[in-house]
Amino acid sequence: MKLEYTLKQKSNKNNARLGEFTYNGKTYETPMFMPVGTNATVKTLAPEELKEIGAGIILSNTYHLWLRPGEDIVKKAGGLHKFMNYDGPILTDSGGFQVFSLARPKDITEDGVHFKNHLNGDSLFLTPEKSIDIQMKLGSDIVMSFDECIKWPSSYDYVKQSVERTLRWAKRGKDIFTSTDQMLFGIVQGGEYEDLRRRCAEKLVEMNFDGYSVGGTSVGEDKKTMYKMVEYSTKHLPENKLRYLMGVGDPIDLIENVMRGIDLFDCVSPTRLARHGHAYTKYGKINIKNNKYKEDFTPVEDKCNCYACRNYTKAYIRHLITANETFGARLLSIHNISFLINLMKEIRENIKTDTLEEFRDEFILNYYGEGYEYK
RNA sequence: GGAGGGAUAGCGAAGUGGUCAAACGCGGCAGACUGUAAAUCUGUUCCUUCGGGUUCCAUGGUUCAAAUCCAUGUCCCUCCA
Repeated sequence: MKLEYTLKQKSNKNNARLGEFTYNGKTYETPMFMPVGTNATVKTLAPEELKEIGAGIILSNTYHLWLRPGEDIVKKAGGLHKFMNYDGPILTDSGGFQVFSLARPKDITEDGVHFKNHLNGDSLFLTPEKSIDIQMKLGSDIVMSFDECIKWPSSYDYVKQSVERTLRWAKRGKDIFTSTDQMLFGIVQGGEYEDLRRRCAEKLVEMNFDGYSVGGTSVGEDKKTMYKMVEYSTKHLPENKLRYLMGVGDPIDLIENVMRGIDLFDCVSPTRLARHGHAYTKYGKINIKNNKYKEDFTPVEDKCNCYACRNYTKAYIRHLITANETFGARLLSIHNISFLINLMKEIRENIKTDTLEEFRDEFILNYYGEGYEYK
């Protein structure tokens, strides 16, 4: 069933929006954080755990599932939901980010992108049509257009021609998208250039997608630049459709970009940081491997109600991470995803009372301390 | 009792006259990570007031120069009796 977004409330002070959609009989509220499960699994976590944490949409990746196990196998399994036993909504990325992380400039042609298979070195060719076809077979609920995620910084001339190609790719994908129970999102590119963001957004809106993403962020730019990219994009997007900021998950970025009109976020940070021994807390990110936690028999966060914090101490989790035990990564993944999901909940509550700016200032003070500057 | 082999930084282990404060691995300490080629990568790990100081089992010796060569001692391992 195709999910339908309803805008419920708008801030009078900024561009924050409260919305909801129903899926499988369950109503989900936005703004929302979506955990990333590239290979049809949110690394180390079972679907039941994601559910307990309160996860809604989760992400998976076209490129990775195309290579392994292959979209036809997922289709035979009954689709991605059944294959991975997740009955919540699933969004698939198109492989556009792999254009950024795997391809070199000369690999990108008008027709599509040449990749070296990162598993065995095979030459591969991914096109907009192929990406959409794979995603239709995977059966995700939100399908992303195949775009070129460019590096930052890039010259105006390069971004300009790249935006035009991304628009042509979006059109080609949309033309072959025949699914009636999936949504298809267009992706706004354009680097930090206001007119290119506008051009890209307006052209996509003309094509009438089911929702829109802001792409080309979180590729090494400073925060002020990222926020500008978002502002330049969202102001040209329709209010009655979802806006998704791709790859962004720094806690402060979630707050700032909700204020700029974003509804959906995804990021590998909570799970990757967890595997590397870091935990989000209200008072900043901590490295659980640090010697000072050796005999710290308190939870990662005192007031956190997640499974990890209810049952385990920093000293124990430190021991697990240090001993390279997977349970440690799992506990921190649970905590970190919980942290971001709870943060989104607080954000939603503060949109309701239109106190998001105060909430942000207090969050920054706690998380970064005094004198924080956006970098 | 006899014959060999060995002792190097927290651990393992290279090095066998100068380019050695000593490769490399582990362990330790710290850092990075933003649509996941990431349970990965980077830095650091004798002391220091950053000038330098003190090291390669111990002591003595050879040499301009010793972890490296010689002597003696201590401890460990293997084999023979």
